[in-house]
Amino acid sequence: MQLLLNFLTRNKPTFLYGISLAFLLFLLKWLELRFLIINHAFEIYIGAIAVLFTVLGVWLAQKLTKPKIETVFVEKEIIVKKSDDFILNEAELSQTGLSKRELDVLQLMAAGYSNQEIAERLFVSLNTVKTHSSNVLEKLDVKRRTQAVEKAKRLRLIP
Amino acid sequence: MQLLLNFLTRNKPTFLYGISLAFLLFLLKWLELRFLIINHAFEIYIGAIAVLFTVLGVWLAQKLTKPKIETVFVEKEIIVKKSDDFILNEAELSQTGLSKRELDVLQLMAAGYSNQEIAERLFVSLNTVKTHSSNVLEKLDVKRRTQAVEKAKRLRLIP
DNA sequence: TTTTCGCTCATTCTTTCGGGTGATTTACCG
DNA sequence: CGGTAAATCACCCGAAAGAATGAGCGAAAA
Repeated sequence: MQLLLNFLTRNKPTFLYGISLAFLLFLLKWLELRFLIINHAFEIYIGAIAVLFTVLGVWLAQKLTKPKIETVFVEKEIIVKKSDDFILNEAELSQTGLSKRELDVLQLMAAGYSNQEIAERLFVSLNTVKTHSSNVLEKLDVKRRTQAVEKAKRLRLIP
Repeated sequence: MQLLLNFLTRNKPTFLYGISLAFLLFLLKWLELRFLIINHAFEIYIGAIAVLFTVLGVWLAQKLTKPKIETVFVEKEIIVKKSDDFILNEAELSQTGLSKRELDVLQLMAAGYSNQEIAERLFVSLNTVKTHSSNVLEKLDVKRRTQAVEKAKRLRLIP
């Protein structure tokens, strides 16, 4: 700031001359414009009207038309951790057609019990358990009990 | 097009009469308008300009305004499978003393494969797989493969 | 009432599993 | 170099699993 002032005071005459010249040029241009306005008053008036109403039109459009809304749907992925609490998939269960007893056997199979142990826990004979387990394998469309357990867990039939 | 021409030629007199009438009415209206225009020529001109540029403004606004983009986030549940966030429990793994090959067999056991199928997948003999599986059962201290799978999953040795 | 379905049990037969034991090869470690 | 552990394969045997079939019983549905 101080530097600028110094600069101005040291070049005073030059600046005065420059400013005078600029003022004169501005005056000339203004006079010229006045002529233009006087000679073309009508056109300028019309132009002003045009501009004014164009602006009005734009304003009206903005005010009256419904805002253009473009809706963009973005899928937001919510990661849900597979919780430990088990909710039975009843849809899949009915899909398989497993009976209550067969589900019992399946659960014990998943717990790693042998057919004999399952029989003891369910108070039925070994043969009965074998029948049930065969039905389970067939209904789940698998060949081995390990596969049955794997599939049952995948289908949320058992925890 | 041909049809329209036929229609016109067949109803020629009616059309001529109609057109004449329309023309006369138009003429009358125009004369009336002329008076109006002569008396208020300037105002009408200005009005026309105003209307024209208002319309132009509206059109411009419609054309130039960017559509407002509304983003809607649709929440999508993703159930993360247990297997996805599986981290091998190295501590438990070394605890059991399972060898790499035994772990391979254990994984295929968990997938529900029979010893024979595992042998085919690992390009070894059935006897080898039986040896490995026996070792797995012993090292996991279980009696059946279903139990081995259950325990391995519990110890986070496999997904 | 007849039919259907789930549960029960049995028998027979085949396949798979699991335990036990032993042998060979390879690789690594002290 | 010898010791050790892993990996491979083999054979035997008993247990378990699974497939196929038949059948009795009771409750619920048609």
